[in-house]
Amino acid sequence: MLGGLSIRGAQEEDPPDPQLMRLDNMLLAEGVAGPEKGGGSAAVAAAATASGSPTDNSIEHSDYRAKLSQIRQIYHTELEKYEQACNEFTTHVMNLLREQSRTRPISPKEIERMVSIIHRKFSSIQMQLKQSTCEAVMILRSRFLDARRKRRNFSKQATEILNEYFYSHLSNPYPSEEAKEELAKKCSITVSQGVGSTITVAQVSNWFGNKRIRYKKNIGKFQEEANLYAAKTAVNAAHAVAAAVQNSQTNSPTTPNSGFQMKDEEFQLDSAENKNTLLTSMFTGSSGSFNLPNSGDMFMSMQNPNGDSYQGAQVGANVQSQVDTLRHVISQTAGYNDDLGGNSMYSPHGLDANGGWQDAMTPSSVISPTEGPGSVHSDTSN
DNA sequence: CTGTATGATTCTAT
DNA sequence: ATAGAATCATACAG
Repeated sequence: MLGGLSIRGAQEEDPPDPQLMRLDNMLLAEGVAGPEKGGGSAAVAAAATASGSPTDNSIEHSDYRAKLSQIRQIYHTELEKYEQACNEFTTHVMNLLREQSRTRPISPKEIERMVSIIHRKFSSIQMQLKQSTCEAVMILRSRFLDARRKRRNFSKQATEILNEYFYSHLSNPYPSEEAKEELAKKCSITVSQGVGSTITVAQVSNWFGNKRIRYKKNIGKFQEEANLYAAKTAVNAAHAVAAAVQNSQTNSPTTPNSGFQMKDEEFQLDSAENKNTLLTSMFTGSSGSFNLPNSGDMFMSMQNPNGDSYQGAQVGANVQSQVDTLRHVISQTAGYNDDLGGNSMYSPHGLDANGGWQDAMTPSSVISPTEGPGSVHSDTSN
């Protein structure tokens, strides 16, 4: 109050100063403040990791990066300048005081006070700098990255991975937190900047949320896709189960070896239409009248004749859906059972009439519209 | 430019 | 808190 020399006029922030802390934190988070290339560009590096496909979206990212580093450079330059100026000024004043000390006695206290005034002044300038830097970053961010709903499509590869998971877990398309992380990692859907992985998982969640609801809303629209990915999964499953099938082919009416001739490349699904139709026709058969000797065991253990109370059992659902798709492929490649109409195809698992997903699916998760839930079932036998 | 696809956000119900 | 539903805003194909 009596503080005399009015030099402080502008701000009175002697204490820690929360605002400054906030600015500092933000600048750090944005990679403006931190170490030059190490920590600061970690987020950027993560973003750049999305590389994968050449047609990626890194163009705008690099643009953003360029501007951000520009900001950073300016910020650092200015900061340094201020610091230097501060030091110079301080020494100047000190010299002056020292000179004066010849003529009048100057207490160390007074010196200290002087120095602290100077420092305060400069730090207020610094704060201004930080503030405007923050503003600049915010603007840049909102322009490039956030922009609220500045949407970027995921890479084809990423959607493929997500779809694969979705359709192979169609009976329970709710990936766990870990599964999401894994998927996120696999997809490299890192469009984030600041905090990295959280957003990525959130994106996976978004994707599944959207997918579930859109799938449910218009299943017909997704049939092709479902078939496609079912086939893919089947092929994968085939690799895994092939040995078992081979070993115990004694029971099987089909000859597995010839059945699995299809190669992975055949299912690259680059939106080739003829492939689509091919696959579609593959699935027009019913799913009855065959059994998978070995996998049948896994099956039985989790199959519940009542068709309900089969909650959770994620692993079970997973295996089952794989086996389901596998069976489709096998049955078709064997060339039987084509007496059905062309549009039954691979029908949705576990989706009841109301659209419930939870545990509404029947154990034999293939419900052909033309057949109804009840009619399949030689496959449970064994 | 128009229509559809799609990622993100917001609101609601549970 | 979480999923679903509605909605928004952009991407992209025609």
